[in-house]
Amino acid sequence: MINITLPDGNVKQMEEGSSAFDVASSISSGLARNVLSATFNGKTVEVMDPLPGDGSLVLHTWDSPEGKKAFWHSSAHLLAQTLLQFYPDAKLTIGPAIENGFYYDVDFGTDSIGEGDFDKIEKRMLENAREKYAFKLHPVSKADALAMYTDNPFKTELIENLEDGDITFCDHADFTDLCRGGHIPNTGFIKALKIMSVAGAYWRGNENNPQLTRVYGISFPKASMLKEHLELLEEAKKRDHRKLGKELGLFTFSQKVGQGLPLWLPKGAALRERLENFLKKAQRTAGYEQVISPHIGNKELYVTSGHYAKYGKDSFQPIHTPEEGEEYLLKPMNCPHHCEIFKSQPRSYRDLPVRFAEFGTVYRYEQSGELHGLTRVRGFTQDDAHIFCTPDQLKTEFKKVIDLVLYIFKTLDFENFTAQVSLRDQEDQSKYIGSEENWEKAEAAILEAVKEKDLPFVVEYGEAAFYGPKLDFMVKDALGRSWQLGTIQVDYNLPERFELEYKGADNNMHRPVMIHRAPFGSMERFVAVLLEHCAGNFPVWLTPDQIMILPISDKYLDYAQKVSYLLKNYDLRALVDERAEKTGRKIRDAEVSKIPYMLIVGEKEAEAGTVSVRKHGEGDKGSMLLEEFVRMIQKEIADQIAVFE
RNA sequence: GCCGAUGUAGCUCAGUUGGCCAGAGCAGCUGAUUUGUAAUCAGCUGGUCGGGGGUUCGAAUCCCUCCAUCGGCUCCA
Repeated sequence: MINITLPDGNVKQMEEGSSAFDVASSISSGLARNVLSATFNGKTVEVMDPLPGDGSLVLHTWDSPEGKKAFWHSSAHLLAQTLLQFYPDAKLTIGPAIENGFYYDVDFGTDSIGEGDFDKIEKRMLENAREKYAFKLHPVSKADALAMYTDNPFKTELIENLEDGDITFCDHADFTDLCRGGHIPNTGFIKALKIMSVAGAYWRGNENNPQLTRVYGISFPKASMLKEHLELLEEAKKRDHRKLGKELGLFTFSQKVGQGLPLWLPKGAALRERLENFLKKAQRTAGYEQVISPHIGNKELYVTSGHYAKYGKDSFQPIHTPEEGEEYLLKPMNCPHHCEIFKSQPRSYRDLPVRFAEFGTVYRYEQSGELHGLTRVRGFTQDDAHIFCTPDQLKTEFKKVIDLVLYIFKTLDFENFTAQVSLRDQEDQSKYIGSEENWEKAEAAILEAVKEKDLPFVVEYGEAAFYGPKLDFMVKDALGRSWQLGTIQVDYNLPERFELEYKGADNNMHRPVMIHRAPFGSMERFVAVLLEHCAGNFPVWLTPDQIMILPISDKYLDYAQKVSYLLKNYDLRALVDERAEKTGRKIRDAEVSKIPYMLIVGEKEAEAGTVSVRKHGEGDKGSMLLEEFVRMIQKEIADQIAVFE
C-alpha cells in the first residue's frame, strides 16, 4: 500500500502501482476526466504512471497553470508529430508551453511553411488527437538517445548537456521525442486547436545561432474555449492603440520623419499635456522641483556616466561640431544632466532630499524590428525625476515614490498590478558596475520598502539595470494583458561617477544616493497602454473632447453656441456640431468618436434653458437644467481625479 | 539587425494565370434637405497601385533593390 496526502490534507491509501489518475478516480470520475498533470513530492509525474511510494500528490486541472502547461506542452508533441507527417525531413528542436499556448521550433531545411498550410495541419492534428494516443514517458540511455538523432545537431546538443540516466523520451502513436515529462494522459483531451502564426527564432535565443521556424499554436479541452479565446484576440485587436490612435486623431507616424518617431496631433498633444499637468501637480505636493535640460549633451557627459562605453556603439552616433574636436550626443536619458544640476551648487545635508523632475524627451536607437506603435519608439518623453538623498533617507523616499505611483494607478483605474523587484543575476555579476556593498544596501532597501508598503510583488534575478536594482510596476489591463509601466531605480553608481557630494552634520563630505523614477514610464508608452486599457474611452477629465452639443436644426445654433460658451467658462471642453445633418447622424458621429457627453438642444431646451443629455455608450439620460449638467460633470471629474496627499 | 508576411485614394478594402481609360464604401467638396437620440439624397473631386531599377509589344500583377508596416526572435540605459 502507498499513502498519498492530497493538498486538502486528506490521506488516501492506494495500492502499489496506482497512478495519479487512480487517485483522482477514487475521488470522483469527473475529476479523473479532468486531471491534466500531477506533481508528486514536488516533482512532475505522468498522470497515468504508477506513483513511486509514499508522498503528497497534487492534481492539476485546466484551472491551474500546471494543468495548462501540461496540456499545451502535450499539444506541442502533437504538433511535432503532425509536422513530421507533412515534412518528414524537418528537424525538431524544442516545443514548450508558453503563457498562451505552445510552440515548436523546427528546422524545415529547404521546405517552408506559411499561413496557407495552417488549415491542413490543424485538421491533421485534430485527426491525430481523436485517436487518443497515450503519452508514455520512458528512460533512454545517452548513447541510444544520441543514436536516434545522428542527423539532428540541435537534439544532439541538448542530449550532450544531459546526464546519462536523466534522459527520457515521450512516445505517442509512432512519434517519439526527447522530453523531460509532464503530459496529459492522451491526445484525446485536445478537442480544439489553432495554429496561430509562424515566425523566425534563433536556436537557443542567440542571434549568432541558426534561425529556426517557430510554429505557434494554442489548444483547448473544449471547442467553446477556443472560440472565447479568439474573441478575446478580436477584442484586443479592436483596442490596439495604433488603430485607436489613428481613429481618434491622437498621433501619427511619417515615413519621411522617420521610423519610431511619433507625431502628436492636436488632440493627442492636449491629452498628453493634461497627463503631464496631473503628474506635475502631484509632484509639486510631493516636493519635486521642475528643471529643464537640453536635448543634446557633450559626449564627455556620457563617458563620465558610463553610458557611452555601454551603449555608444548601438546609439545614434555623435553630432560633430563644424570645427573639429567636440562631439555631442542626442540625450538618451536625463540623469547625467540632473547630476550636473545637483553639482551646480554646494549641497548640505539640510537641503536633502532634492528632487529634480523633468518631462525630458530622449532618443535611443532601437533596432528597427523592435519598434512598435507608441510602446517602443526612438524618441520619447520620460516623466523623469531624480531624487538625491542621504543613505538614511533612501527607504523613506522610495516609499514616497511608491505612493505617487499608486496614486496614478488609482486615478487611471489600473487596479491590477504587481511590483517586480529586479535584482542582480546571482550567477553572473560581471555585467554590473558598482560595489558589492552598495548593491546589497540598495537591494535590501527596495525589498524592505515593498514589504512595508504591502505591495504584491515578485523578485526577478538578473533583471536589474547595470547600475542598480529596480522596482517595476507591471499592470494588467482590462483584457488581462500585462504591461510594464512605472519604474523606480536605486543608483549608487552615478553619484560616484559624477562625484556628487553634500556636507554632512559632521562637517565631512558624503556621497548622496540617487533614485531614478518615472511613474508613467514614458508618455508614449503610457498613452498606448491607457488607450488599450480603456478602449479609447478615456475618463472625462482626460478625454480630448468632453461634450458635443447637437442642435436639432440651425434654428437652435444660437442657443447651442450659448451653451458651449457657458461650458467653456467652466473649463469644460465642448464643441458644437453645426452641420446641417439629422440628429441621428450627429449622434452616431459623436458616439463613434467616443465623446462622453452629447447635449441635444432644440426648441424645448432653448425655451427652458435645459439640455437633453446623452451619455456615450449608455444612451438618453433625459433633460436637465444646464447648471445641473455642469454640476454633474464637475462632480464626475472631481471623483475621478482625487487630490494627492 | 535576423526570419516570415504585407504595402492599391485621407480611411477600410476589391482588383494579380501580365492586356480595354485601376474600382467600391466611408471621409472631403458642391447643391438640395432644417431634421428629436447610432449613418438624408444627388453630383463631383481625389490614386506615378510604397520608392527606384529590370523583364515584356504591354506590369498594380513577374524579377531585383531600397523604404515602411505587421507577426515573431534578439534587444530595451
